[in-house]
Amino acid sequence: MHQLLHPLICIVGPTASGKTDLAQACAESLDAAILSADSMQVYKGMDIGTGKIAPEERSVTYYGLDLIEPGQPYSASLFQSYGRDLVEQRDVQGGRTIVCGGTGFYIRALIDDFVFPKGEQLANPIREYYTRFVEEKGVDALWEELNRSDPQSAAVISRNDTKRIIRAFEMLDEGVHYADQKEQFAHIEPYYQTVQIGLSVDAEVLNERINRRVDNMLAAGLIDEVKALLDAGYENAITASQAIGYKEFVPYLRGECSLEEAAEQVKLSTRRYAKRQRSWFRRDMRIHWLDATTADADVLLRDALSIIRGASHA
RNA sequence: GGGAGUGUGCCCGAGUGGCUAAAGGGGACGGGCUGUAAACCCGUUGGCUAUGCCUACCUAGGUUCGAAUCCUAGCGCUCCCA
Repeated sequence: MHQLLHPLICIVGPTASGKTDLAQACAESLDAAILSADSMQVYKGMDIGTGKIAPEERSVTYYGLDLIEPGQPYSASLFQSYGRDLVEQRDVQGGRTIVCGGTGFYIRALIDDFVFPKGEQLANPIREYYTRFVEEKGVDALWEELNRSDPQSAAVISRNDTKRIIRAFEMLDEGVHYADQKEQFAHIEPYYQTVQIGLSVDAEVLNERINRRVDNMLAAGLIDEVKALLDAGYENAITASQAIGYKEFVPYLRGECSLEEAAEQVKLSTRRYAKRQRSWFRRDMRIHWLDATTADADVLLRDALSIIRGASHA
């Protein structure tokens, strides 16, 4: 556990729950900076579709945005080291940081004692090899292969979970067994003292907000943004090409579906994403939930600040 | 007006006499997640007084030991000819 002057503030929740507004309001009151914890907002040129706050709307300093080009892969491990450096550096100078984002995995990697194995991460040849292996022989064969090399790990990974099976091979190459890791990390200690505030929104209302948000993105020129990314070779991007709000428009731009169909697909993906976020954050008992279904900004800010104050005195 | 086809669970769709509460897909809901995480994976999805019972494959009859599956009529939809 690393000691900080103040507990680290985190504002979490599903997309379209209003995290950004609340975080900025809190940051203003506390004279803090914001660290975005968002796996897609780290990419330059992916602004509208990721819901990145526009530069002219930023009233405090933001970190974690526009860190890299869309062609580069990114990961929880990279975010962890970036975020920890930032948080600790600011803390030493007496500055507070508010972590705000919807990528639960990144947040946990930052605030809890996640230990990632060392080793070459970018342009991993093992990953490429096994990705090709799956394309040629299928997941079943891949799992069988793992079952021969590392039966304990194969036993705890679903036979269809391509990504994790490949990860197990990578770890094996680094001398680590996926299964051992899994057991070892069953109980993880916090790395920082934190105050986590979660925004919850009634599902139906959230869906409406998501639909509106997607329509607004289109009106704001999302299609042009997607085109620009495609021109830059975005489709080959490992991480960025998975972004919701972008990948769904590729068929449209190829003339394979209508704009309406693509937009509908984005809304659907976003809805499901929000659900996964809900289920991720729900099980973290440290989170103080605020209902953002109807509450107005002032009320949310007041409640959030009182939670933060309470945690600081504890 | 004549002819052909079709009607299945929230939606699409398979099934053409018993092994069917009904394949598969989608959606919805729930769960998982330690280096791609906006990714990836798993589960549930008619009701109940629950090792059984009830209600179900457009509606009403009929054939049969037994029907989503066969027959008759009606209704809806689709296509073709007038």
